[in-house]
Amino acid sequence: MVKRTTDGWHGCPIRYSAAIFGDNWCLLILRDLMFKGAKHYGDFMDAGEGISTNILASRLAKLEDEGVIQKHPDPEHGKRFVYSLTNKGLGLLPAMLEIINWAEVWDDQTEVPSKFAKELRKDRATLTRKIVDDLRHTND
Amino acid sequence: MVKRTTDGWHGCPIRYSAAIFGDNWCLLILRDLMFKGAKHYGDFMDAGEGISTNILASRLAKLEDEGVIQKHPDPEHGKRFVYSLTNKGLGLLPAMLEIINWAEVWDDQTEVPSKFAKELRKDRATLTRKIVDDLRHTND
DNA sequence: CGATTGTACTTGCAAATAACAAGTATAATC
DNA sequence: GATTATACTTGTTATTTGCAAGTACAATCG
Repeated sequence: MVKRTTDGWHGCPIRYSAAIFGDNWCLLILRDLMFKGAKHYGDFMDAGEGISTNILASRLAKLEDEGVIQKHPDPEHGKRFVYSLTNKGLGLLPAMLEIINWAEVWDDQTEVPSKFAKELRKDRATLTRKIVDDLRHTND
Repeated sequence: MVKRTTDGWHGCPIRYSAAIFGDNWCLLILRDLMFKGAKHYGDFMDAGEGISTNILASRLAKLEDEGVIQKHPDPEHGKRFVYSLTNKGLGLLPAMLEIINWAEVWDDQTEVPSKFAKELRKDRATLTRKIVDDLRHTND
């Protein structure tokens, strides 16, 4: 029998995590970074979820403050920034994949491309590594 | 190279999930159910996070509506209800464990009991099964 | 070169939501 | 019969969000 208390968890991991991304918009921003190739401010605005610009700006700033994402000037365009996941942010990929898997199992409205879903069920570790590699390269 | 778009995801799994538990309080309620043995309304109130009673009531109702938790009259006490995770709710345990693991790795304030953290790193599948079994039994 | 467009925001205001405090209903206990 | 326990609801105030507009600066167009 597993001890199922967090009495000793003075710094509770869920409280910490919830404060960072326990928020509708932050989760969608992370999704866009991980799976939609979003890089610029406008990519998040155009993701089709209807986020307003002030909320987007505040969430990006918060995620940057927390060290989950980073922002660099775009060498290709003066006034533009490239947003990307830090290693800490990349560390959230396994959790996101579990969430995707859960929705795929329990929500019949959810449509995950079948190849992705299959890989998710069959070999999660390899899929995770492939996505991380991919993100690291496009970030360079 | 993995296809990293959710263009075809008409029913996006992250959007679905974020709408259900992409919320500070819902995550803490799920934590209390999974790891703190919370069963009654008062248990959530007394979890020490300072949730107010109207918010708790609305979140419990929402999670019940979404089929993540269920509520049954307590046979031991007339006016009391026992809250518990449904199978759908139990399905979120792997995601929660990933989140806990992430916080343990990246937040130095986070304190997970070392035995738990070790099991989490070493044999996640077994740990998950043990917790689910445990929860299922205490729910009966 | 001046005007327009693209990009990443900020500001102001109305509307929605959350926090706080108090009250209610019913069952059990003293 | 009065008090306590439990799970809420209701009302009010404070905070956050959503929406619309505006700003600042770089690049591009004519």
